[in-house]
Amino acid sequence: MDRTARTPRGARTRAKLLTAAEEVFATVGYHEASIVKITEEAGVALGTFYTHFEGKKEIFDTVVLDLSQRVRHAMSEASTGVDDRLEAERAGFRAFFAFTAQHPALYRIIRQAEFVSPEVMRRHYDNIVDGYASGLESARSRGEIRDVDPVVAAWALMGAGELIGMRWVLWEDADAIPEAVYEGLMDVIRGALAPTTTAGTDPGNDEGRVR
Amino acid sequence: MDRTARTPRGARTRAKLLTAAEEVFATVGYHEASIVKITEEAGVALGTFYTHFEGKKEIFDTVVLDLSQRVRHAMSEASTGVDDRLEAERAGFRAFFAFTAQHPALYRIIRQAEFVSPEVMRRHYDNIVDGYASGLESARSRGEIRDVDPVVAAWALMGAGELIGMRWVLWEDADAIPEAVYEGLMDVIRGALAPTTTAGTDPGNDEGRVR
Amino acid sequence: MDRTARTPRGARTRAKLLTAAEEVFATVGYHEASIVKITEEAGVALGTFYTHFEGKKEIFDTVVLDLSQRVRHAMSEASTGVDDRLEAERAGFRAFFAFTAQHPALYRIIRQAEFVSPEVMRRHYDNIVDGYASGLESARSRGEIRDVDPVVAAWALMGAGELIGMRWVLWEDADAIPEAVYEGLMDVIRGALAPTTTAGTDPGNDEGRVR
Amino acid sequence: MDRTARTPRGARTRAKLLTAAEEVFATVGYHEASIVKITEEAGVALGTFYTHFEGKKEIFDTVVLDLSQRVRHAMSEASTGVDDRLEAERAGFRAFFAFTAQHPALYRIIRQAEFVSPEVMRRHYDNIVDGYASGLESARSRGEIRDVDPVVAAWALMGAGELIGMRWVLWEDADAIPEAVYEGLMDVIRGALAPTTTAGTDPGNDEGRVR
DNA sequence: GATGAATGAGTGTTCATTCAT
DNA sequence: GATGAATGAACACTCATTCAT
Repeated sequence: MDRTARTPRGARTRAKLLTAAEEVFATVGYHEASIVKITEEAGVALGTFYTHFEGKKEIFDTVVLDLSQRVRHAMSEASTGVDDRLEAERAGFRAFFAFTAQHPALYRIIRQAEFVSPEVMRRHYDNIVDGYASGLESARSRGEIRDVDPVVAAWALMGAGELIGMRWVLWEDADAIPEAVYEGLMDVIRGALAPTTTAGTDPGNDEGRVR
Repeated sequence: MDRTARTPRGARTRAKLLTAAEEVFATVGYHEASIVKITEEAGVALGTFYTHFEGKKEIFDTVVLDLSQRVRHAMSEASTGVDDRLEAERAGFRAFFAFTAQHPALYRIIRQAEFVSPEVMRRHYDNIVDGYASGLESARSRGEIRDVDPVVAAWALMGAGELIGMRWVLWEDADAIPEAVYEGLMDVIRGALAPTTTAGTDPGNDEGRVR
Repeated sequence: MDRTARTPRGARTRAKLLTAAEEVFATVGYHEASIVKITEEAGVALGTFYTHFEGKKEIFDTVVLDLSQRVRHAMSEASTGVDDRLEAERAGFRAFFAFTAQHPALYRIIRQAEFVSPEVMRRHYDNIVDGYASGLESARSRGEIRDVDPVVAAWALMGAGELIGMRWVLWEDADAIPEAVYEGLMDVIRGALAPTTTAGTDPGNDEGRVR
Repeated sequence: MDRTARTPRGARTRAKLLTAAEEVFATVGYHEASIVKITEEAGVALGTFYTHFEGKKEIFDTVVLDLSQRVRHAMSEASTGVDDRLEAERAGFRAFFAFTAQHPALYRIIRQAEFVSPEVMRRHYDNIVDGYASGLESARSRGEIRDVDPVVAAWALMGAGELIGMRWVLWEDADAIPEAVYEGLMDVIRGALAPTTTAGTDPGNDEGRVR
């Protein structure tokens, strides 16, 4: 069955369901989220759900992918046009934390997704890392950062951002990350990427690059 | 009711259940793990489970806390007696990845725990971070690393390790982390912590330290 | 969740469940009555039960209250318009025994309800006694019966009816109470309430009336 | 297996179990009473239960029959040697209410027993009624009470006592029945049995006697 | 498109009973 | 006699999904 909304009414209902699903998934997680809860939150009848989605997993995937695109967009938007790499880092992470504060769903959901929908989970991480890694790659080629492996660095720094966000945005249920923490993280990132450093050997070439 | 095993036979059964639970949780996650699956895996009757555990959540918490202590122990064991901070980092992370390869359960489980058992989830992260942060703190006071905020740095670097481990150990279902990735991560960490660096302002004091 | 049937089909199913539940409760009692038995008896699927009732206790309460209202109605119906008090007694008890023979459920259930649902148990007895006591009260004020405490008398005579019904309707699994027993009971009641009697002090006032 | 206690220790354990069972049955009813609860209350191990009783039903029957004998004894004790029939009634009922206040178990249990153990339930009622009815019979033959059917009257008046006890001893959780209620009931009973009365026809013979 | 009643497989948990020690 | 670990059938209840209206 084709479930694309064919009428404005249908499109509206579908949108209500997606919003409700994000809310419910964020609040109680995938497994505790029942279709009944989602339809009640959306204000539609139970059966209506299946006019728009194949099942629970499909709406989950849709919500995750949607959120994933939106973070990615928010982050690249924020760093676009920023020439200095470190400034771009700052802007990107700030956008990431802001998004986290506004959409705890993504966070909470993605950490559940391992067993629910590994494919979309990986797509999400790959999406973000790809953008980040290519940014690092070009910064490296321009000599703005030191010679790190861009893919490894991208995963590592994304991981750093993830736990910091979990700890100081989600756990604190905060509207925004505390400035001191943000600066602390920036300090670490700056150190990790800083163009000149006496630490570490200088590989100076691409040998052994990951992927 | 007191569920402490009072006989050797009881202790043996309890241990079988814990091993089985770790396995089942790691394979299918908390929600898909049924008590039936666990008892079948353990080779005991369904009812026996309730002789030893209050319920599903209790065995989950026990498994998580147990694994948590074991990683922590493995990591501190590995870095104990290593004088050089960077060497200690290398050893700690190596132990972490080795543990991850051997006990994917911890990883998979912990990322589910947000909605299942937030308390133990936090205890786990706090446990690990505490040890890590105090190591950084004393290294900093000895001038072995630069003046980063130890708590923020600990969370950030643990996050780095977590995603790297997820990406290259779990997703690849590997026995160990690829050397190149490991070195890539070490390179990032070295940069982040390196004692001399031209990057960053030098706070040189404790103002604004987190927590 | 609102479980009111919203369609004729729903109402029909709900009714089938109530009838089945009365039957099952009467046959095996509350604790041996399983939801499976009830739904099988009703010819619907297990899950359907929960579309209409919150749980086992709710359907129990509903059945009890329903039966309670029906006996009360049958009894007051029977004695309505009967001028003579003793005749009214006869009619009321006759209706009571007839109801008992037709709905053993009420009897059997109510005697279980102490631990299952004390509230509805009390509501049932209070319901019946209230009607009975006010009948006695007005008969007394008209001098048709002697000066007994109407509330105490109502409880006492209801108890008399209850055990007689239990002994000669339920235990004998009879369609109706044997005439001789019925007359024997009426004889006792007549004596207890008879307007002229040499027995007993004549309080002649309301002092010490119960409740 | 013969479960008669063969040693003083065994007899003591058995007694502890019986006391515990009465307590537990009275508090939570038959179905909610688990063997574990009973053995815990008795302070013995679970398995020990089965050295003394065949199963849950057996201990239930034992407790009921034991209590039944004890009420009967208390009641006949109280009225023994009382010459006047009405005085004997007063004494018997007083003893009954006192027993009820002290052993709510009997009441609560007996009303459950319909589905648990119909045989002992009937034995209990038969026991009590037999004694009562034969008392009435001989009083009648001596002309102390009027010519009621002794069996029917015994059941009826026992029912009266039962509900009065339920209402004013159990429901009020009282130590004793309120005097006014007791006198109210006595008043009803006196009327029902009083030797001279203008009410009722005088059967004057045994025709149609029940049983 | 929208509705909500119906379905039934599956879950966590309880508990009377057995039995090796 | 006493102990407590082990057993497994049974239960109340949930929920993704279907389908007649």
